[in-house]
Amino acid sequence: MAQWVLHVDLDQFLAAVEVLRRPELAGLPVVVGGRGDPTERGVVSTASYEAREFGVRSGMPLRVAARRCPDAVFLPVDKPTYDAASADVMAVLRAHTGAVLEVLGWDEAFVGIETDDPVAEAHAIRAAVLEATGLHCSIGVGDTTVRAKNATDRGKPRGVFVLTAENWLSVLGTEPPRALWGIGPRTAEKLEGIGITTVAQLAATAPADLVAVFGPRTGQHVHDLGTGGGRRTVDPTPWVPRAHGRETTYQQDLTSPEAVESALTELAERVVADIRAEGRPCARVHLKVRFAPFFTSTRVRKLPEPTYAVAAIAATAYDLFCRLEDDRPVRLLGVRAEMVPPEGGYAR
DNA sequence: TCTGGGGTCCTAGGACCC
DNA sequence: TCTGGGGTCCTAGGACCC
Repeated sequence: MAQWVLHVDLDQFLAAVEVLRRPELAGLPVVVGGRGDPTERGVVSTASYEAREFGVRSGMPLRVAARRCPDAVFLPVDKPTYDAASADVMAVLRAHTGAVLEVLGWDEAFVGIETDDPVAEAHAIRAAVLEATGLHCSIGVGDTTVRAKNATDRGKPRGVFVLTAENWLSVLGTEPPRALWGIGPRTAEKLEGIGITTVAQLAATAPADLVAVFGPRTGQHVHDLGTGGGRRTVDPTPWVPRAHGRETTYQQDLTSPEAVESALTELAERVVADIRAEGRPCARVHLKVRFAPFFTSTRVRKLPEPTYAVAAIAATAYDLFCRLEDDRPVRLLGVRAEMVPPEGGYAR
């Protein structure tokens, strides 16, 4: 029997969970995001398929979503409820005979399984998840994790799709590299710069040529993404968080360094509390400050002790903001303080 | 239209050491 | 007097994902 990777991905997860507890919403455009108020700053976390027909997409500002689909039902993000629904789904997957489970997020996981009929297994898993939770999912089947992951979208919604070494290029060869999971806009741009505009071209490129452009690890990684190669097994090691961060979008811009300093102090204190709760030492602290209209400024410091970090973060943010203010008038929209626990790494 | 709130992993370049 | 090669550690930041 052969070893297969199944990528299980819940369909419109957040919206589907909301419809489950409010069945009268079935068939309506539902948008989950922010505090559920489309006049506020915030973005769409998940839109139901009905809302997507109006052009509503994940990551879109709620105000834009409301303009595109004024009749949509807007709901706030309810994390505890989605945590519970996610745990229910993962329990079903874990209980599937012969399955090795690698949880990737709230609404997706790899399932490793030895079988001669992976498609039948996929359909059985879909049925089991639906029966136990009322939630629909789609499943990508592959001989590697990369192929399974890329297959899922082609099975959506409520379907199964298979990608193997055999059909990888016939299915994806003429697509742009950007269509692949793991290739973002920057990588796509760099690839175009060396004349690679299709998946087939990427797959035919020697790893050494990609290493020259992207560095040793990323070069190999991009090559694997192009060929669909890489890992063939699923890793069931329980997830250990590497970092904790806090980010907030302020409904009003913060326009003084004092306001920035106090906002960051508050966020840093929450991060410190999380790190302490982990019971592991803190190795370093990141500070990320998000400004509009451009994106991120980062300062990284090695800090010996979390309480000291709070003060250092605030002071650094103050300096940073003062300096930026000199150069160009910017508006602060959000801040993020992050701590990365330590050297030596973790299990994976 | 104007940008969530989490995360993961990688790299360039400088300092420093043998 | 001038220059080597190999290595590690650190800071700052980039890219991508859900």
